[in-house]
Amino acid sequence: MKTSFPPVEEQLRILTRGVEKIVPGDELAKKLKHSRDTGTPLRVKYGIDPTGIDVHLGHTVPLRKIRQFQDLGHQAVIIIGNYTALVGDPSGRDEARSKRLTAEEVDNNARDYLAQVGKVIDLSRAEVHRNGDWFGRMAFIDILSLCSRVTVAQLLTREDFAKRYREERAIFLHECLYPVMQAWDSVEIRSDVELGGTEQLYSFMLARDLQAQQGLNQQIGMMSPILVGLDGIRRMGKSLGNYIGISEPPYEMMKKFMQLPDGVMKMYFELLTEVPLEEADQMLAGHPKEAKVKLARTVISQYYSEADAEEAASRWQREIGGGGLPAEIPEVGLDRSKLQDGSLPAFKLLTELGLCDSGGDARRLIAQGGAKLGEDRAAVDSYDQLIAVSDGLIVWAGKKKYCRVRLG
RNA sequence: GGGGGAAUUCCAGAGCGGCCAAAUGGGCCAGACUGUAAAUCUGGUGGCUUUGCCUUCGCAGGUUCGAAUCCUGCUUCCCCCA
Repeated sequence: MKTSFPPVEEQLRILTRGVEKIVPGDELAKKLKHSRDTGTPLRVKYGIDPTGIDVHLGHTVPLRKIRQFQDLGHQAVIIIGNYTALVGDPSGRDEARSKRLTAEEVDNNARDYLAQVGKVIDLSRAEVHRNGDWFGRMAFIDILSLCSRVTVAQLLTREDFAKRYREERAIFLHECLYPVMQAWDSVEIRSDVELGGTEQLYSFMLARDLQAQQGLNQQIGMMSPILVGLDGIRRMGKSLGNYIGISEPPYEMMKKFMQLPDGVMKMYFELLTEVPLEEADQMLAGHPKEAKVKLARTVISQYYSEADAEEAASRWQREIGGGGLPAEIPEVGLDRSKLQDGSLPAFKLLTELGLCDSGGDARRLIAQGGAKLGEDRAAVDSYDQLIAVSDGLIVWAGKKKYCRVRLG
């Protein structure tokens, strides 16, 4: 039974949004046309290494693209890189990965990953492969023959390796295998299109070479721009701590979204939402804060309900935008025996409650006017000011750290 | 196997005998301001019973009135040659 696809023009319009580069540039249209003419879905590959457990918005950029392919009737093929994960992707790295995961960790991570990935793509309509299925069966001679197709000079055309080489930094042999393995995945699953970030260019091209050598159709590469993280500069990444995870609660996502520098909103709209770009431009020309709230709500409602997103937004406006009391104030127990005549010097109170790391830390905070008490946030004047501690007293250490005292 | 270089406070990276709790940048924290916890500006960023004291500069010893700085050994890492 043949599948019917939307017109090529329409598919192109949807698929090229937020794509930085397609190589070779003209082949996507050809492939789409051929697929439509013959009623054959394109095999769209996306590989992910199960090295961590938090899928964040940066990962969703290509994942969303896959979903678009799926919705147009094409075949998603997900590669769980349980073997490539044992190497670690050297792409864009200045250093080799320090730790290598054990096989068991990789396995657990893979399960976790799929659960999260399923929030973006439709797993019931996707093929899922683990590249250990074929790499695990390879004999050493197969590996040698695979390696004999790639030269060191080719490897050094990669900017990340070249840079490390120039700077006399370590490049480990097994890292060199990474792009080769990734390319071989494409041969195994006979991919028509591979998705990834721009740093994947080398591997995508290598896959074309290997596919050609095997007498297969060559894949094209569609590269998404790298989504910048919350700092607005570096790529979103777990190790950089500048990410928004798709499993985070709505309010946590909201808080992080609102910390985004204004300048990156356009990119977020383009890569993470379906909002028409003209509409996004209009919003960005208006009030930046409103645009940011809209952006946050749009993305959050992809993972939660509209109502959840709205609630997160209004809670943010109330507690942070408006300076109201937080909805949840953590309670911290304090033993009455620590008090003297029901009081405690301010710096002592802050450290006892765990709001400050040390006495010096508390002194600094107080000197800078960050320590406040009660619902009306009365400032503490000096570090040794005696505070009459009552049960239920709210203590503030800056805007973000606070707690309610529970005398015990 | 041989040779060379490096290890500093959260990170990067100065310092090379006293003026070093240690420059500078990043991060982080606080304050001001604001459209938000954006941007910008200012201050802070080892501990303490805080105008002083104590513990820090890979580890262990040593030289010196005095060491992050000099010497010895050890550990780890990197590079080069073969």
